[in-house]
Amino acid sequence: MKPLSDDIEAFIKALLGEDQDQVDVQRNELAGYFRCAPSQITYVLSTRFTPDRGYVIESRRGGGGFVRIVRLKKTKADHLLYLINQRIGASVSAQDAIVMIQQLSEQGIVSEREAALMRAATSARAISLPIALKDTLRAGVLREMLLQVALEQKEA
Amino acid sequence: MKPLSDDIEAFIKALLGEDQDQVDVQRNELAGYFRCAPSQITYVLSTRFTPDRGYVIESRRGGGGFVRIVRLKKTKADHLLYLINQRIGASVSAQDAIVMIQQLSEQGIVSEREAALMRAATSARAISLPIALKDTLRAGVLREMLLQVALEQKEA
DNA sequence: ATTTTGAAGGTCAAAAAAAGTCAAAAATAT
DNA sequence: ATATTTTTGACTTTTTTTGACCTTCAAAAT
Repeated sequence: MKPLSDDIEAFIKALLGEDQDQVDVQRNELAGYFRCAPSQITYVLSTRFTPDRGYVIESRRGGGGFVRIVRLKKTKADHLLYLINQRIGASVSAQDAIVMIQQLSEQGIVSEREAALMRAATSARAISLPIALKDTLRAGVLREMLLQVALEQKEA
Repeated sequence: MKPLSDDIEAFIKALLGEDQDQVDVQRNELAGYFRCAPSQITYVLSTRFTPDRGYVIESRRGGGGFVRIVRLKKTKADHLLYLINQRIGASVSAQDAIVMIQQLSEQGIVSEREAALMRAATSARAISLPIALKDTLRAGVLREMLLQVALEQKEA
């Protein structure tokens, strides 16, 4: 028998449909519908709606909370997705970061101001840690920023 | 469903509008309008209209009492310097960062895209470290980004 | 002038409403 | 058999909502 996760995945993809590239759901509600543990929803989201499959998740807890699934427009974000999924690994040197950011700026994917912000955030001064950890941290910071830029490539 | 607090926040911001920097409301009246406990109003005021977000609250009890919401007018340069020199210390929590960035965006010091980038760079996901170090790292990253913004502010 | 009183707003902690984490158990696949 | 994937559940964290009780003020009553 097909696993539940596949059904849940299909359901969410149906919600997104053709025209919409963003949908909000309530974790508990969805879990209720599928008669499964709420954490099952989390599982599906974290295995099937990952950046390397072209999705990003946002969420909010508490009253009125939600989980938002955003599908990235792949055509626009190709280079970004390459950087996010391939080029950035567990560690990125300051030099590499500068090169990547420069490319994004040249390609008009980010403005010069945004590029400057990204350089600042990934600079050696921003990240004051032993060198071993520095490059690891930079990878995380850069990746999240790129994901954010990719997120904005959804409409238009 | 969106939480009531968001509606109440929006309502008060609409009351303030563009031209007005100050508005008086009656707590009980507002609570009546939104059919909620009066302390809910207090909750919204104390979480959304804080000095950090650029507001100050005054109030008076007793007959004819009121709550006055005042939006502060600070120059952009002042605000940046305050954040860099006063507000950011050795350590900044994720929530504090979000509030500061939101404030920068509302004051038009950074664009919404830039704000999103800054949120990404300072998010918990970007910085994967033991909590103790996390807040320290975030302070560094945020400070460098603000310095960058300040730099551009001066040039313009 | 003093005391009452009712009409405000304030405080604080508990309850409720979400979502997240993590590891163990169960089911599948190799 | 072993490894991987799925499923579950107990526990945590965050955010909102409510209610019971407290304080303050101004006006009316003494």
